[in-house]
Amino acid sequence: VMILRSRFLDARRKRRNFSKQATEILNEYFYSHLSNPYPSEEAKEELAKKCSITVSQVSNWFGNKRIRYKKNIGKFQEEANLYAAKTAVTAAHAVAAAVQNNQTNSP
Amino acid sequence: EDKAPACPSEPCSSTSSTQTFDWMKVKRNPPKTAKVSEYGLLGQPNTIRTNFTTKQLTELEKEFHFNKYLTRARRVEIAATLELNETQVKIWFQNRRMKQKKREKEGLAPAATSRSAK
DNA sequence: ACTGCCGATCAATCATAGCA
DNA sequence: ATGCTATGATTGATCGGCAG
Repeated sequence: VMILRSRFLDARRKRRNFSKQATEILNEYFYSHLSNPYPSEEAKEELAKKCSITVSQVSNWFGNKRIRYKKNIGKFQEEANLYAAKTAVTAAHAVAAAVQNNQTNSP
Repeated sequence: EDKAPACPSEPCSSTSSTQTFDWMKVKRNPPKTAKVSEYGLLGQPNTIRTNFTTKQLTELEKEFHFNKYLTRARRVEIAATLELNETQVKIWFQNRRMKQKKREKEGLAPAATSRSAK
């Protein structure tokens, strides 16, 4: 098709992967909030700062992550366990006053 | 095509959670947009994301620069001209406004740490 | 009761990055 | 180079909430 719309509408789509560290931070948050991976605007700003990316990029990252995660949970099993274990050690006093659920049962 | 949720109830491995939370089950209703199917029934051709043509986008963009908000009359007019639903035109403007807001928010503050200029 | 807008999100897709 | 997967961004459309 003549979808040449690129060249000037997607010209800025010249993306660059985020740094390994940024991805690390984002994944840590994602998996430590797997029950509700929807960071608030404030949380996004904080993450954006830590990752040196924009808030929109943080939003994009979570949007993509959530969709792709639920699309194929199995594919992220490893990663999930990896970060789950990682945050488990760091989760000594990271008591947030929002989400605090653990084992929920399924029907 | 994924099927069979198969709740991970296997007593093997899996040292931690990895459960199925509500957000993972969220499913959006398929788009009901479109011109009410050209096949009358079966509603098959509708469940797809409409792809706006360059012409339609150009016109919408032009109109947007003229008015960020549409009046009912204008909307009807544009929808007819571009062969789109009034809803599609309405939604396009809504998304366009959000896009604009987002763009000016970002293209006007990346100099947080004040350093260097682009 | 009904309609439009906002803000957030979804879901599909685009185009490139990255690795074998 | 070739091919495929991973990933960031874009966008038409949905969801819930609010206002008129």
